[in-house]
Amino acid sequence: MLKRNKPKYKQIIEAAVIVIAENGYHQAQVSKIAKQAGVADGTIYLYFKNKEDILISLFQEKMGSFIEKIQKEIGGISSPTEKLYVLIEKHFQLLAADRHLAIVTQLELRQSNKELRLRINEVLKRYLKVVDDILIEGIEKGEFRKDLDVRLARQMIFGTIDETVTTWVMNEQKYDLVALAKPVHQLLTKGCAA
Amino acid sequence: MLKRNKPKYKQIIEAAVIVIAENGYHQAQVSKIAKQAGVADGTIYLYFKNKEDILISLFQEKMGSFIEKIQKEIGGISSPTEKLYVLIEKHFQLLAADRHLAIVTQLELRQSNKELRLRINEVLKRYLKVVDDILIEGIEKGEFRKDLDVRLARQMIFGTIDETVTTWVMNEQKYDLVALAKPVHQLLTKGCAA
Amino acid sequence: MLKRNKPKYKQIIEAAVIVIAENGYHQAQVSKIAKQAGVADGTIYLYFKNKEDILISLFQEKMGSFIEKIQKEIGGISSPTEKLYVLIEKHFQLLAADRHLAIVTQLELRQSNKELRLRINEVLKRYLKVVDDILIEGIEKGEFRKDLDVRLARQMIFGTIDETVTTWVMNEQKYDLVALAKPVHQLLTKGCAA
Amino acid sequence: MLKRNKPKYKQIIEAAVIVIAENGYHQAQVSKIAKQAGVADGTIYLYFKNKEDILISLFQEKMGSFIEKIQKEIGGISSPTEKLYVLIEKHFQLLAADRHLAIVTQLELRQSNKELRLRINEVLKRYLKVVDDILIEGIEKGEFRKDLDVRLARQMIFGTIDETVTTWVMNEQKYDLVALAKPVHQLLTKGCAA
DNA sequence: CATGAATGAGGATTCATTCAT
DNA sequence: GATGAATGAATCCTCATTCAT
Repeated sequence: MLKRNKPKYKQIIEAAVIVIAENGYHQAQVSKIAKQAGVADGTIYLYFKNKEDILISLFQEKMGSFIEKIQKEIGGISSPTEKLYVLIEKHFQLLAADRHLAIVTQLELRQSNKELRLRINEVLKRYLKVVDDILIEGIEKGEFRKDLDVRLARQMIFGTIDETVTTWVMNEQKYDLVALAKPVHQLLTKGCAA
Repeated sequence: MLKRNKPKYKQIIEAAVIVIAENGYHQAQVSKIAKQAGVADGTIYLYFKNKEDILISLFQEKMGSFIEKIQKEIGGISSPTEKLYVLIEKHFQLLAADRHLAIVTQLELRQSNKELRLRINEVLKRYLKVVDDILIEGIEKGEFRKDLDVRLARQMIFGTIDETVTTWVMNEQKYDLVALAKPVHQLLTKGCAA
Repeated sequence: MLKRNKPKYKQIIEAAVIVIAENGYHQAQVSKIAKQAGVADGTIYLYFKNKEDILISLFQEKMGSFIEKIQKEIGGISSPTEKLYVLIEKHFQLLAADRHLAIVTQLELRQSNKELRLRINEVLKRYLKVVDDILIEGIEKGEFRKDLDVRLARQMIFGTIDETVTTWVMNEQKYDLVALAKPVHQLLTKGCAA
Repeated sequence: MLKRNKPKYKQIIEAAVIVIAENGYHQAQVSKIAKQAGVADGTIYLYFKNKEDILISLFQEKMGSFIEKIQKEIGGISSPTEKLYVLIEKHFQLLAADRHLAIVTQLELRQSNKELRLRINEVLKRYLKVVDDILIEGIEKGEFRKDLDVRLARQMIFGTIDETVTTWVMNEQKYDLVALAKPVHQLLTKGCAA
C-alpha cells in the first residue's frame, strides 16, 4: 500500500494544517503536530522524510485535490469566459469552506524558506496551467483578444485571486469571499476601462 | 541629529538588504549584517532596538522613498489612466534597478513572522492609498466606470503588479521587467475582453 | 514516575553542586553542568524549566533533606536546650561532610539574583520554623526565659551558625567545624537561658 | 590632590549607592551610574580602575566612615558591655538612617562575585577588630568570662547583628530597627557575661 | 580633564531528528 | 510498526571598557 494512502499519513497532514493555522508557521513544532495527530514524534518520520516534507506533502495533497475539483467543474463548460468564472468561484468556495487551510496557504506557508517555496511553486504550476489553457482556448475561440499575452494575463488572474483571498484572510474572513467571485471575474474579463 | 539620518543607520540598512538578498532571511545573522556594514555587532544595537527593528526600518525606509518617488512622478500628470501607467512603470523600474531589494521585498521579507508582516502591511497601506486615489479620481473624471469596486480594483492592480515582479524575481530576473509595464497597464485598464 | 525521582534529575543536581562549587556561580554555565552530569545540554531542559530552576531545585532538594535529617535527630529528644545542641552539631556535620555543598550554600548561591534568593528564603523558612519551635518549647518548659523575643533569638541562632560556617568556608575549611558545636551552643544558650 | 578627595569621586560613589539600591546589583550598569552622577561613561574610568573598583571603593568609603563613627562613639566609654551596646545601637542607627546604603550592603553587594567579596571582607576585618577589642577588654576587665572564645563570640555578635539588619531590610524596613538594639544587646551579653 | 560612540566576547535555550526498546 | 527520551548545533543581545576628539 502506498504510504500516502495509509490512514496515519492523512492524519498527520490534517494535524499539520490545524496546528499551523492555530499556532502559526514558526510555532508549529513537529512535537505539536504529532500530539495533534495522536501519534508519537518518531512516528512522523515513518511517513515523512523530515518536517519540510510534511509541508510539501500538505501543499501537494491539498492543492492536488483543489486542482482536481476545479478541473472537474470546468470540464463540462464550453465557454472559456464561463470557465474562468467557475475557476474563481470554486477557488473562493474551497478556501472559504476551510478556514484553517486558507490561513495556512495565504499566510503561514509563505513564511517557509525559499527552498520550500520553490517546491510549492512546482505544484502551483499545475494550477497556472489550468488558467493558461482557459486563456489559450479563449483566444482561439475569439472570446479573448488575439494579442493577449497569456503569461501576463495569467499573472494578473492569479495575482488578483491570490491578493483577494489574502486580504480576506487578513481581515479575519469577516466578509463573504464567494460573493466577490462575480465582480472579480468582471474586472478580470472586462477591466477597468469605461 | 535624528538616528535615522546618521550615516551608520543607512549603512546598516544597506548591508541588511545585501545580506538578506544573498543569504536568505533565515541565514541573515546579525553578525553577518554587522560585518557587511563594517561595524561591530554591538553597534547595530546603537541604531536598532533588535533584529526585527532592522527589518521593519529597512522596509519603511525603502518603501517610504519608493512611495515618495512614485508620488512625485505622478504628481504632474492629470490623467488617472496615465498616472496608473507611470505607477506601474516606476514600480518596475525601481525594483529592476535594485536586484537585491527586489529579492528582499518579493521573497525574503515574506518569510518574516506574522508580527513583522503586520508592521510591513501598515507601510504598504500608504502605497495602496496611492492606488485608491488614482482609481477614485479616474471614476470621477469618467476614465474608469462608475460602478467600479475600488477595493477590488486595487487588489487586482496590486496583486497583478506584485505577482508580475515575483515571477520575474523567481525567474532570476532574466527578462526585462520594465518592458512589461505597457502590456500590464493595458491588461489592467482594458482587461482581457476582446 | 515523578520527574524528581528520575536518576537524571538527581544526577544533574549533583553535577550542578560540583560545577558551582568548583567554578563559582557566574562561571557555572549550563553546558558545564551538562558535561559534568554526562548528558547533553538539551537534556537539562527535559528536567528543569531553565537554569534558575536548577538552582532552586538544588537548594530545595538539599535543604529539604537537611531539614528532614535534623528533624529526625531532634525528634527523640525532650530537652529544648539539648535539641538546640543537636541542631547546631548536625548543621555543622552535614556541611562539613560535603565541602562542595558548603561552598555553594555559603558563598555561591548568595550571588544569585533577588528573585532566586526570595525563593530560597521560602525554603529557609522551614528551617527557621524548626528553630522557632525549639525556642517556644524551651520557654514553655522553663528552660529559656519567659521574656525571650523568639524572633530575635532565632535571628541570633541562625546568624551565628551561618556566620560560623561562612567564616569556616572562607578560611578554606581548614579547621574542625564540628568541634565548634559545643562552644557555639554554650554561647547561644546563655543568651536564651532562664 | 588625592583622587578620592575630588568631588567627582564622591559623586560617583553616591550615584552608585543610589543606582544599586534602586535597580539591584545586576541592573546597575556603569552607564546608569554615570548618568546618575551626571558624568560621561568614560569619566568613571578617570576615577576608578573598573566597575569592581567602584564597588570596592564604595564599601571602603562607607564602611570606613561607619567604623570611624562607631570608634568615636565608644572612645569615651569605659565599660566593654556598654561599648558593645553603643556599637550595636550605632550600627542599627547608621543603616536605619540610610535606606539605600542598607539595601546595598545587606542585599545587593552580596551578589557580587567571590573576588569582590574577599576584598569586602578585608574591609570588614577592621570592623571585626573593633568587636574583638571590646571582647578582649571585657575579658580583662572581668565583665566577660575568662574562657570566652573571642573568635566565636565575635562571629555570634556580627552574625546576629547582620542577620537582624538583613531581616529588617527584607521586611522592607517596616519596623523600628534601632529599638532592637537593647534586646539584641541583652541576648548577646548574656552569652558573654562572666 | 571630559566625552560618548564604538567595540566584541560570551551563553541560555529550542527543536528537528535519531534510535534503543 | 510505534514510541519518546535524548541529542547538540546554532544565534541574538548586553554592557564593561577604550580612545579619538
